[in-house]
Amino acid sequence: MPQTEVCAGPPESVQLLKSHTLTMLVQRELERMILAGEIAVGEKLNEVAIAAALGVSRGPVRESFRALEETGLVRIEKNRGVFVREISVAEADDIYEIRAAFDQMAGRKLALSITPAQLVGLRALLRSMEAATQAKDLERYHPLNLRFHDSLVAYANNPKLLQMYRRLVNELSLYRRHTLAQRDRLPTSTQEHKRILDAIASGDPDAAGRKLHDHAMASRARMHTLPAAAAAQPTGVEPDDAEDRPAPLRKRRATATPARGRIAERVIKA
Amino acid sequence: MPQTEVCAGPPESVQLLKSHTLTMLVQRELERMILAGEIAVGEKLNEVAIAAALGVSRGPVRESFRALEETGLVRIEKNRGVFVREISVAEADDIYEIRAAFDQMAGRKLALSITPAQLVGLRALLRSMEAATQAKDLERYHPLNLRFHDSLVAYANNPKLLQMYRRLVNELSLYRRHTLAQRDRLPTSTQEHKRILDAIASGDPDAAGRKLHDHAMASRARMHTLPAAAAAQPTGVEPDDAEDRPAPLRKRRATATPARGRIAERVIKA
DNA sequence: GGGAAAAAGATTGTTGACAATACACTGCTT
DNA sequence: AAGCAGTGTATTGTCAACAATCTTTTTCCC
Repeated sequence: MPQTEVCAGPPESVQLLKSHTLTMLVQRELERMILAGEIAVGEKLNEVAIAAALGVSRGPVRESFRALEETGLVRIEKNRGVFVREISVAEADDIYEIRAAFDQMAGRKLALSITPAQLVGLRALLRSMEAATQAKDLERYHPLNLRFHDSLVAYANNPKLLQMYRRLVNELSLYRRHTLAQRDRLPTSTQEHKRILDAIASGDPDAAGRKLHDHAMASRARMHTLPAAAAAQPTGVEPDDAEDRPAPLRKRRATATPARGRIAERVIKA
Repeated sequence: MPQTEVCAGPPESVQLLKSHTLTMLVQRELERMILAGEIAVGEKLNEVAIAAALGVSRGPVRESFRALEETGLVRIEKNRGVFVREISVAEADDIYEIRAAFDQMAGRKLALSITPAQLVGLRALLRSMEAATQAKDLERYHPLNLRFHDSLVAYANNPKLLQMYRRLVNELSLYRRHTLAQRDRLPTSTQEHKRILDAIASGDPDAAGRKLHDHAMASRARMHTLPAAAAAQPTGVEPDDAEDRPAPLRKRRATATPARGRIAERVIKA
């Protein structure tokens, strides 16, 4: 006999399962964990450990792995496992270059189509960023910066562009250096943002596109002029071999199976 | 006891399995079938039928579905199945616009970096296209056109760009109208190609980028100026409802399970 | 004591079975 | 005859077990 308990069971969890399949839930959760840094770059993702932690079987986990590989967040090696993808300097360069083209395109379109309401929202965002800049608060600045650029692309009225842009940003966030790169260049970056908005508001596609393109390429350049100390050890791995074996493959059995049902609960809720 | 046959079994098939997992093989084969039109746009992909046809179990098939969805070739509906994705006019427009940005970027880079050998290859390709144009042979022209543009992007020295570009082209090939669109515009298109190569050869990034961008946008415009007859019935579906139910869901049991092991063989070989 | 071979253990690849959902069909009611 | 409820079938979602591969440890030999 099914569901004869007094406490009525989990009603909204069932609702969640009705609309989203387990694979999607797992995929979303893994993406969140990777982007939040809860799983380190280069780290191996153990199927059974993840399945146990999320309270599902290996099937959905494997399926989500396949999806995550196509989005560029993990890398799969046959018979060896899947690893959080590491972005090389060259790849980061390539991505920045594509981002510049996307930004330029978005800027051109926005200059011709932006609404007053959108402009108001962007200017408010810009003021928050200026405040964070004066406070030298990089932790506050960074998410605002992401939102600013994401909004620009979102307003460009090209869903496919937005999807591809977000994937690029996700991949770029695997390149840990690029956040640090902005450390002492916040004033410059913020000023560029202001001029970008002005160009868009003036309705000049060429100017808006050029300013956004140059801003992206300037960010790329800033990434390169990092202090050598920070560039030498991006994630704290040993500076010996690398390049072939992605991570030292240290075993951490204890951390791999933490608190069975609890995390599964969180996955469902999320 | 395993493999005790006289005929020595399949030696190179085993070799294939050593380097590629079943999921990758299935994914590659499904992608080929979709792009080749062997599976119609909007058609439903039956898990057990495909698994049987390819001689594998449902697991690898499901995993490949997840990968194919991220590449944009199929669409997954929970508890209903996966369908070959249909590209709307609006989406095709969006994709063409992004392609224009990619082409522009590739053109700019190429103008500064192209080698004589690359230029020779492209000019040879162009001559083949001119021949096909004079013969009014669209079937011959189309793959050459694809190769021409793919080569341009490939030579731009940005692997990530090439990957994203190829995905866009794949998605666009799901939009059946765009091939027909070129029917009587081959001379125009070919002339544009010639001028593109000239601009690249002259080493002028702005001109090369602009010409490639405009060429892509012109292709987009050509797609819109189709004779209404062709535009009305893109894939031959009934012109009634659509939009919600993707396909009439006619059952075709016989065609779904053709020649068990034969196709599986082809998958392994491929 | 160091290194190579072999065994043990752990992890991934694959499969088949079970459960849940959606679709198609039959028969009933109006 | 049209619409609807109920039933049956087909298909997808999920899981657990088996097989193959890789990694680690142990053991043996020099």
